[in-house]
Amino acid sequence: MNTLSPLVQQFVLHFGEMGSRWGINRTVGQMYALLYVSPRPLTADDMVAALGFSRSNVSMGIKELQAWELVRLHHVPNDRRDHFSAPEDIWTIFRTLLAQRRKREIDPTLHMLGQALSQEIGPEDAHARQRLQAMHDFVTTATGCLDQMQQLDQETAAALMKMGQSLQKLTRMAAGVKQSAKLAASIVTKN
Amino acid sequence: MNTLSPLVQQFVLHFGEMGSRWGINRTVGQMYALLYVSPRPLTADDMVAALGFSRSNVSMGIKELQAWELVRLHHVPNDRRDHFSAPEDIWTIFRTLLAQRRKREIDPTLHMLGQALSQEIGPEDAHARQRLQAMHDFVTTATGCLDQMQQLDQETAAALMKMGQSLQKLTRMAAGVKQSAKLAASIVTKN
DNA sequence: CTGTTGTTCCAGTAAGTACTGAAATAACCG
DNA sequence: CGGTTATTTCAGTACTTACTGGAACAACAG
Repeated sequence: MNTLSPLVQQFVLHFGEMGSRWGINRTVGQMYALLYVSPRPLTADDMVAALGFSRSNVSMGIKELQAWELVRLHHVPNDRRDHFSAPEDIWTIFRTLLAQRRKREIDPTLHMLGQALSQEIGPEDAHARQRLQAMHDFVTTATGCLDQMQQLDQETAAALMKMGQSLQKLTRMAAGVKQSAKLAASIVTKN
Repeated sequence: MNTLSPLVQQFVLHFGEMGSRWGINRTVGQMYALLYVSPRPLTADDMVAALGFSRSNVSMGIKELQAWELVRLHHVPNDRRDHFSAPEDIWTIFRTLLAQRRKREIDPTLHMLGQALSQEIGPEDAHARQRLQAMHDFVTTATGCLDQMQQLDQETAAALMKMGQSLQKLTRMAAGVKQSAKLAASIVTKN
């Protein structure tokens, strides 16, 4: 930890804390932060040297990051060690995180809801059922939206999000498009 | 726990598990799930009876839910006890969750990034700085988008998300709108 | 096959969180 | 006031999760 510049150290520590608010544990968060700012791929030993964790802890952490598909593996000629890096662009990272969290949190929930809703129930559950249905609908819609977003490339996503900053306009616009289209069509026809 | 119907029980248990994957602890998750499906506001004792936690645990949980602004407080005439409920519509709940998580996770991160970027740094940090800048930009953009979403009412949001399911079209559309507008204008002018 | 280097697994321990029950506090009523 | 009911606090304990060091394993070179 002592060989890191203050800038990097600050960043790494912060992400350790943040990580632990997500499911990610502190050391894994720090490891990823380090990979993220590093100009070149790092070995497990590099991380041990930089962060001061035990070798096995780093090893576990790497394994976890691999399970999340958040790291790339590189092989350097004449070096038997594995070198790891974080993807260059954040959009990729973000997308991966979304996909993983979806798989681990949303999908099981949707499954449970669907399964619960398909059961025979008594009249005392009428209200509960309605609430589950509402949640099921909401999650389905929201997830569908996320899925689409997943598939966008970086530029499109960036553009969309910037547009998102004036969503009100966008919705009005979208709502108006059908009419506009009709109008345009009628004008063109008249022409 | 024994007085709950199987449907509700299943739901409540699941959300306990899910809650614990977020920062929320299991019992608080269960309490909220119970409130969510309940047809009427519940007292702390109702929850104790339904879930079998200790009275003080429920009390703590309620306090936490209040801190997250996730529950409404009701007073029933001739009853000194506090009655709690979850908001009717999920969009409100979702929006609250987003706002809270933003406040607790995004804002501190942005602050840290901004602060780090404003420091004098040596040449060894050039790459790290660039990475922090990229993250700062990304988070800023994404957050701006979220903020706008926060302000939408339920219907608009639902409509948007349904549209989101064909986002590709939407982006093409949006990209084309300026041109369409020009085209339309020119046509109208010609008319 | 043997020594060397790198990686993974695992048992034990440390640290952190969640939960309980009892005691203190607050709110209200007659 | 004193009695009754509702709520909160807190110290102690039970659980869960994170972390370490050492031992086992794998890959390779000589």
